[in-house]
Order: sequence, then structure tokens, then C-alpha cells
Amino acid sequence: MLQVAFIRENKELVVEALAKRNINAVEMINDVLTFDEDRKRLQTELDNTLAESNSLSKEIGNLYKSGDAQKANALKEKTSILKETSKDLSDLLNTKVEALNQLLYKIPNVPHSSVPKGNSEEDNEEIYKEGDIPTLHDGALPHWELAKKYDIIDFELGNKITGAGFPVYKGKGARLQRALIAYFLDKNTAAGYTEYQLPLMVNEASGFGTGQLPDKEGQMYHVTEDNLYLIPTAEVPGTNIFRDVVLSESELPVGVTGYTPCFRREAGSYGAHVRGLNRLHQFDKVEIIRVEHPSNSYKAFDGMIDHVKDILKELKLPYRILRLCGGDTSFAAALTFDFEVFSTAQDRWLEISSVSNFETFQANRLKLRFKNSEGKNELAHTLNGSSLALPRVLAGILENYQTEDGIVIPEVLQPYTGFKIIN
RNA sequence: GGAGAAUUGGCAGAGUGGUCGAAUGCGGCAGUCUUGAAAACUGUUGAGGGUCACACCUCCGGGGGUUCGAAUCCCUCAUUCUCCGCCA
Repeated sequence: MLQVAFIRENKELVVEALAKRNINAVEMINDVLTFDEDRKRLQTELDNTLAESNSLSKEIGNLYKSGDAQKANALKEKTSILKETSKDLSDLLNTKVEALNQLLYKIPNVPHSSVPKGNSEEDNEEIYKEGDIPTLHDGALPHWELAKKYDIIDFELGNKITGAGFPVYKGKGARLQRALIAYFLDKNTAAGYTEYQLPLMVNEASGFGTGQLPDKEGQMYHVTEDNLYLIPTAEVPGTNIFRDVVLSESELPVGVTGYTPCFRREAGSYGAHVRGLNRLHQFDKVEIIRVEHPSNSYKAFDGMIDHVKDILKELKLPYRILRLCGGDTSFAAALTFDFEVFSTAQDRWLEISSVSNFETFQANRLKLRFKNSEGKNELAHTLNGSSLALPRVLAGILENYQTEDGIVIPEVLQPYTGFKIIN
């Protein structure tokens, strides 16, 4: 969430920037500022009342000590009024703070100056493209047909065991998945990220810390018995490593990588574009997360982009990078670049990575700070990105690498798979 | 799942109703001394709100209660440790 002080000092900028998300924030921003003024006023009133009652209590204590019980008892009566006043004030204050917070939770992050205005993916800007789109032989198939033909992914079996969106990988398909995970983790750790194995369920506080709660409750599977949520991405447990943490400046930057399955309810998504591996309820992903000094976070962002580029280049997959427009940038992000791989047989681009800088938006919720050179606690910047999401990379490989003799395994993966072709 | 003990500042650890935001030690920072370092000595060292700055307010695992007054008493939840049960 945004900081009230930031909103107060940058009112115009906030309104202008949020307009890029097609949000008219004037009223919300004004409410925030008014609520905060009210909050301050009530807080001061309450503080004064408490101060008075504190000093009375002290006086009563002294009177008892000097044996003047009568005077003390007389003073006690005065405190009951103060007590009532402070109770009322603190109720009012709590209501006001709650209302202010509810407002703040609804305000998305302020987009970076480079983010274009726009409503939907139509308005995203393609900023980079690399790799040749292969010409496929006659009779080339989409990945779900290839999966069946070579018996490497069984969607029907997943339907039986669990339901739609929970595919079963088998044989060389399962091995290829494992190879991709190992390859991605190796690339990330070589780039300085520390590998973590994280919990696949998180509590409410964690869901709140990264911004999934309260707004996107419906996206996550909720285990009500224990009030835990299945993670929709490793970003949630991975970023919450740093919840309520004060780092020293010398500890920055921090890099975390982890492989986890991800669970998404994807309520209301049906149709041809969710076929096969395109959209699932359970999928595998390797994530990278960074905690950065505010002055370095955009440089770090570029570094993450280069890192993902490097992986796709090694895999020799045709891809492009999009700068997301305001309307398509997620709630908590200030800047997001999406990577898309061209899925030749489907003749469309598939999103395989999303790299975002959240600036202080998550850190503010997480209370993730570092001690700056002046010895003051300052909010850090958080970033994350996929490197990479497995199913669509797999779809891209199957479709782009298919030949009449079978599916060729990209060279960098062969040491991990132990085979060169699926046939 | 059952029984018992615990949870205090970066860490260790005192504090069982008022003068405690909290002794002491370690660590951190600054200084004295030193060619430099170490040692020694001196000072300083939690967070949030509020203020031009003070004042002042809040926080001793979370929430609630008793009391004029709570780190200290009560209730409740969470976590940790020990014993028992179960178990990959």
C-alpha cells in the first residue's frame, strides 16, 4: 500500500499516475488526506487525555504512599471520567484508522513514469523481440496433441484424479519438467540468487503482506479448517521471508530463488484459450525475488530482465518483451515487463514470465525496512519475476521443437534430461 | 492429540502492581589513547505516532479483561521447549 505521507506530498503526481490505470483517484486521495487529518486530531486528543490520566495515576500512587488515602480516593473519581473519554476517543480513532486503511488497501501502486496509459493488453508496448520463429513441417500439432501422441502428459487422468486443470506428466514429460526446474534453479543460483524451499501454504498475514489479501481472496485455494491458503506463486512465501525485518544496508541486495508448485482457482476461465497447458489450476514455477535499496531497484529490474532473456536465448525460444500499460499492470506493481514465447502451432504468444518492481508498495505492508546511512529505518524495494513458469515453456518447447521424427530437446536441457528426443 | 514450562530491546538476561521503555553483560556507533590495530576508558545505541523542535502518547509474543495504575494479576490465541501418544 501507498504511504500516506507520500500521498500528501505528491498528491498531483499520484492522481496523474493513477489515471494511467484509468482510475480517477481524486476523491479517494482527498478522502485519504481528510481521514488522516481526522486521525491525527483524534490521536492528539486521545494522547492528551491519556497524559492527564497518567499523571493523575502517578499522583494517586504518591498519595497512597504518603498515607493520604482520603485525597487519593477523591482523585480516583476524577479518573473515571477520563477513562470514559479515552475509551470513546480510542473507539473513534480505531474506526477512523480502519476506514483509512480500507481506503488505502483499495489504492493500487503508482505506475512508473515509463508506463503507458491503457486499458488492457491491447495497449501494452512490445519493446523487444528475439529468436526466429521456426517453420514447422506439415501436420505439426498443438502441444496437447503432441502430449497425447508421445504419451507424456495425461490431461484425462488428471481430470479423474482431481479435476480439470491438474495434468499428469509422465515418462519423458515428467523428466523434462524436472530438467527444466533444475536448469532454471541452476541458472538462478549461478546469478547469485539463494535457493529456498518454501511452504506451499501460507497464513493470512503472509497473504496480506504481498497483496493477495484482501483483494484477491477468490484467486487462492483456502483451507478453511486451518485458515491457510495454497500459494498462487512462490512470491508469497518468498517475499514474506522479509516480513517485519529490518536489514542493515550492507545486507542489500538480497536475491532469493525457489521452485514451487502454484495453485490458482482461475474461477470463470473457460474456452479454447485455456486448452492444454495454457491455463492450469496447478502448475510449476521457479521464481526470483529481490530486495533492493531504493536507489538501485530499477537497475536491478534491468538485471532481472537480462537474466530472463539469457535463459530464453539459451533455450532458443522465440520471445518478445512487453511493457505493460497502466490498466494491465498488477495492483501492487509500479512497473511490469512480460515475457511471451511464441507458440508456433497455436500461432500465438504465451506469457511465460512477468518481472515487476513493487518499489515500497509491498515493503510498506510487510514492514520490510533497512537501516540507511543516517541510521533511520527506511522501506526497501521489492521485485520479483518468474524464471520461469513451466507449463507454457513446455508448450513452447513441444510446439517449436517438434519434427517429423519427434520432439528435439533443446541442447542446454539435454544434460538434465539424459535424452535428446521424445519420440 | 494429552500434560507441564516458557515467550522481555540486535543477542543473552534481570524485573511479580506505581518512580520500568525497562537493570546488567555482549554486540553496534562515536570519542580518548595509539604510527596503526588491539586492549582500556568515556559517551551513545529499540520502534511507531506527534511536533519547526520540544512536550506528550503507544508498544515487554497477538487479542481481550481486572485496577486510579499492568512487563508484572486473570482469560484467550499463537509459537517454542520437555514428557507421553501417533507417524513419513
